[in-house]
Amino acid sequence: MEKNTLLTISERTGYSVSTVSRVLSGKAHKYRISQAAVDTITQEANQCDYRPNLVAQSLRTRKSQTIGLLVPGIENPFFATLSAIVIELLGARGYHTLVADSGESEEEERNALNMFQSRSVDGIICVPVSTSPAVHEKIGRRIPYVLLDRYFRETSLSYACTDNFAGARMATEFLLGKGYRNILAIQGVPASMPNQERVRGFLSAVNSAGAKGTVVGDAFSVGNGFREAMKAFDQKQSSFDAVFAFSSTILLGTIQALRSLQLKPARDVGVISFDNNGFLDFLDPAITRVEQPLREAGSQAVETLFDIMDARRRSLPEPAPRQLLIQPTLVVRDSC
Amino acid sequence: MEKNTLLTISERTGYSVSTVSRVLSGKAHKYRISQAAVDTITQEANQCDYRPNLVAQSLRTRKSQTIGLLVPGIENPFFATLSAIVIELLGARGYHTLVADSGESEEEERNALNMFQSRSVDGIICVPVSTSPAVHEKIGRRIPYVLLDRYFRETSLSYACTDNFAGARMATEFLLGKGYRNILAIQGVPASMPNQERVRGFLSAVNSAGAKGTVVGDAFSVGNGFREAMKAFDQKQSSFDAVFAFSSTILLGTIQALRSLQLKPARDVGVISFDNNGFLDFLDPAITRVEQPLREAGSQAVETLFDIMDARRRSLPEPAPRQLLIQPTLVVRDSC
DNA sequence: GTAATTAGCGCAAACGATTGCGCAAAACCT
DNA sequence: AGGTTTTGCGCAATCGTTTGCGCTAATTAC
Repeated sequence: MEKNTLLTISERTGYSVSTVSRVLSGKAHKYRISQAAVDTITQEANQCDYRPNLVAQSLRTRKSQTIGLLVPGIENPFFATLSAIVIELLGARGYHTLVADSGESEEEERNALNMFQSRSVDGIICVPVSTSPAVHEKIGRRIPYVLLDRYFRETSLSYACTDNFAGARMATEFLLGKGYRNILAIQGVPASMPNQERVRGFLSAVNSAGAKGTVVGDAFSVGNGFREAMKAFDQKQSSFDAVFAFSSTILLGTIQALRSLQLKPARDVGVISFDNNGFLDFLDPAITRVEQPLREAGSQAVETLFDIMDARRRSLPEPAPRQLLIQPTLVVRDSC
Repeated sequence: MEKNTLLTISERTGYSVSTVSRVLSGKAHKYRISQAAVDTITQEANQCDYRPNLVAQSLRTRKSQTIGLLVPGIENPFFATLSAIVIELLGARGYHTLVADSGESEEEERNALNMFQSRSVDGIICVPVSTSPAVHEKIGRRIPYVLLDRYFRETSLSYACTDNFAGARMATEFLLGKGYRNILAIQGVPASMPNQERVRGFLSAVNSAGAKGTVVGDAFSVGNGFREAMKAFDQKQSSFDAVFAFSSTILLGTIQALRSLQLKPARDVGVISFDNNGFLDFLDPAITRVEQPLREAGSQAVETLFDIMDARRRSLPEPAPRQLLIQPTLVVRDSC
């Protein structure tokens, strides 16, 4: 009743702790334990409802059946969704997820990563905030490590990210094809790789078409979208004929602003957005957008991570880093 | 370089392991360690970049700075959001979150709870799926435990949940006040307490008004909303004049169905929904809804949990269970 | 009848940190 | 100079598991 450890079971059955351990961790055959012993021990074990202390187990084996997931802001619906996907996929593989939030801060990021190490997580999936891969690569040498959503141009780490350059380019070209010539892009966190890529893609398309493109904003938030859209359209002489929102949160803010200015997407200004969110189809007009295959990215990240873990477990040579740029798709609706 | 443990630091500084431990865990003063020792040790510690092994620490202290969060389906945006909120709030208090998903299965729920115990989490926040509080109360005696979103009628556990009865009643009364007389309610998971309460609230309002109310459906999903709405409205002779969607996922399905049937909310059929989701304001027409104060619930749950943890830590008498039914608010828009 | 296997299991050392208890040396008092 | 207190620190047990190694007894081989 009181306590259930290998020790107590060992005392109650008369077998040694090691034998009990081997039986209860399914290594009975490997160590040639007699059937009698196996029976007595398993019986006692589930009679007293024994459950191994996973902490002790982790201490000893340096494994924890846990993956650390680090995101830069779980309150953001995008990362909330991404996290949910990863948690679900890891769960399906029998792993638990320890979630940490760096809040876009490099220091918090370091802390969280240290914490992961100290807890001996078996692997890490990280949406990095730092601009240099150094910290990540260092840890990646000790712990299987995969980047998700954001990556580094030069790195030996594996990653699974959307091809944001292609996505932004595609969206912009679509706008241009529709005849828009002066496009406002409202961006998110400027330092983040996906954002930079989107800017690159946007400008590349605009420039090679000889059109005009402007980039403003600084956060993946509704507020940022609202403010920037207000600033841009609050004047009669606004010359922008289209807006490219770099995330669905930004889009929402933008729409809010347009509404309060009595402007309507498509009719008065072309609108296109990044990010997938089922709701976009239910807006009026439904929003044309570049959808990121989030689930695909998550699933690739998880798979890659397990491949690395697997290779290390059997001390095979590390597989070559798998660096995936996943192609987003243009979903054409009625907003431009 | 190689290893950093109390032992290695102790060897390198010449002090004993216990002294090193006390210094590095900030108990230097309590144990009257000399300034000299403190200096030497701290210096060595951050020179070699020492980080305590949290697993060993947990094993010894039976604490882990971790809270277990158990939800019945993280892929559901509602729980994804709720989880994100909880993770964020716990993070703000310096705690980490271990997330598990019961997938609406009682067995998975038990497994996860066992796992939490074996990992010695410091507390548990749980959206229960079982219909009896027994399992939860049992664990609650050993580990600080708070229910979130779903609760049990008779229980000694604390909880923070939306007052779903009041919410549903309020929504229904609003519909009735608008003149709707034959209302279809599309429900979620029938066994779950919030759902049952919503059904109760719905029927109570309908009955006391002498109107007609029908409850269909069985999941908090888009698909369920779509199917049930199709079934109900796909026939010319449908007599329902309004729909009450029990969640925003259900709502989306419903809208999809209505659209494909060329029906428009407000004009052809009254529509009202449960759940808060900023997007609902951007639909056309904007959806009237009962908003649950999710953040409030999460924050109350976390606060209650920490109060319990605190009381136990200093072995005070357990605070009386704090059982909160948080009032939702009606947000009136244009869909009915 | 002796030697070589093999089956079955236990000893004890990890893993890294925490902490109650107690011992010496230094400091103070008379 | 002898006794008491305080200061500063170390010993060793403990948390619960895992695992390399080796011991004993039974079996088989020759």
